[in-house]
Amino acid sequence: METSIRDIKNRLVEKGLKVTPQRMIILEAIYTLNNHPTAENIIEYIRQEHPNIATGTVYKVLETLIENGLIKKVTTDKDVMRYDGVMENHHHLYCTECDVIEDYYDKELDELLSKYFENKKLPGFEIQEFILQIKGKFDNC
Amino acid sequence: METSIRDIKNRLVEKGLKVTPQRMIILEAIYTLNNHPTAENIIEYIRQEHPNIATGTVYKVLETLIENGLIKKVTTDKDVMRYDGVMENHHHLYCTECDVIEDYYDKELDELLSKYFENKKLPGFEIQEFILQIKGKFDNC
DNA sequence: GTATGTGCAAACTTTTTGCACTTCG
DNA sequence: CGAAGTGCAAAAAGTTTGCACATAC
Repeated sequence: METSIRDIKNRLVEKGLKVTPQRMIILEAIYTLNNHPTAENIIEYIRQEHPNIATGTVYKVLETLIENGLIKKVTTDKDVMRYDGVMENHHHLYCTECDVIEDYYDKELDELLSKYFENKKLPGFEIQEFILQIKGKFDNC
Repeated sequence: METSIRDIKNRLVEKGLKVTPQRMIILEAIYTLNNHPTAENIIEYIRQEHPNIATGTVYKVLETLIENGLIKKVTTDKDVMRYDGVMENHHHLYCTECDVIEDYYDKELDELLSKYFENKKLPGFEIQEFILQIKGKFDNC
C-alpha cells in the first residue's frame, strides 16, 4: 500500500482542497502510522520533522479530511478518537486486552451481509454501510 | 422490558455490590432512558428527583457497573461515551443524520456470523463477540 | 466496626474556538 | 489579490482523582 507524495497531493486536489504542507504531512502520518492513530500519535509523529505544527491545526485538518471523505473516524469505547486512512470497506478486530485495532478485509463476508440484508429489509432505515466489530483477544497478549 | 426496583437490587446483590441509592437510581435511569444515554443524559435525568448526586459519583458508579457486567459502553465516533443497559447480544443501527443509535436484535444474523467464523478461523485471534454496526439513515430524518 | 461507597472540588485530557496572520491558486 | 488555511493561546467539554465523610452489611 505504497502512497507517494504525488498520490497524496492528487487526493487533495481531487476533492478541491488546497494543497498545504500541513495537510500533506498529516495524511502522510496517517498512512504511515497505519494502525488507527489517535490525534496525539499523529501530532507526535509529525513533530519529529516539523516541530512547529499547532495542535489546533491538526484537529482542523483531520475534520476537513473526514468531511471530504479522505479519512474516517474509528469508533472505540475509549474516550480518544482514532483515525483511519483506509477508505475501502473493511471490518475491525478489537483486542480487549491491549488497545490494538486491526483491519480485517473479507469480501466474502461483505457479500454475505449484503445478501442477508437484501431480503431482510429494515423498515424505515436505509442502510449505507456495515462495519463488523469483532471483539476478542490476540494470542500474544 | 419492565425492570422493577427489586430486579435492580437483585442484580447488584448478585454481583456482590453494595446496594446504595446512587447505584439504584443510576441503573434505573439507564433502563428508563433506554436509548444509549450519555453520562450527561443520566445525570440530568437523576437530578430531577435527586438534585444532589455528584458528577464524580455517577462516573464512578458507571465504571463499577461496567466492570461488573451490568452495563456496557457503546462505541460511537463522537467523543462522548454512551451506555447501554441491555446485556444480551445485539447490534446497532447508527443514523448518520441524527445521533440516534437503535438496538437491533437478530438471532438469525448471530447464527449466520457464528457459523461463518467457525469455518473461517482468524489465526492468532480468539473471537469473543460480534457487534455489527449498521450505518445508514432513518427515513424520518 | 470495617470495608466500601459518596460528595466535592480541583485537576487532567482531549478537542474546539476566535482572531490575526499567512499562503495557495 | 482574495479566499482558504494556519498558529496560537485560551476555553470548553468530558472525565478522573484524592481525600474526608458517610453508609451498607
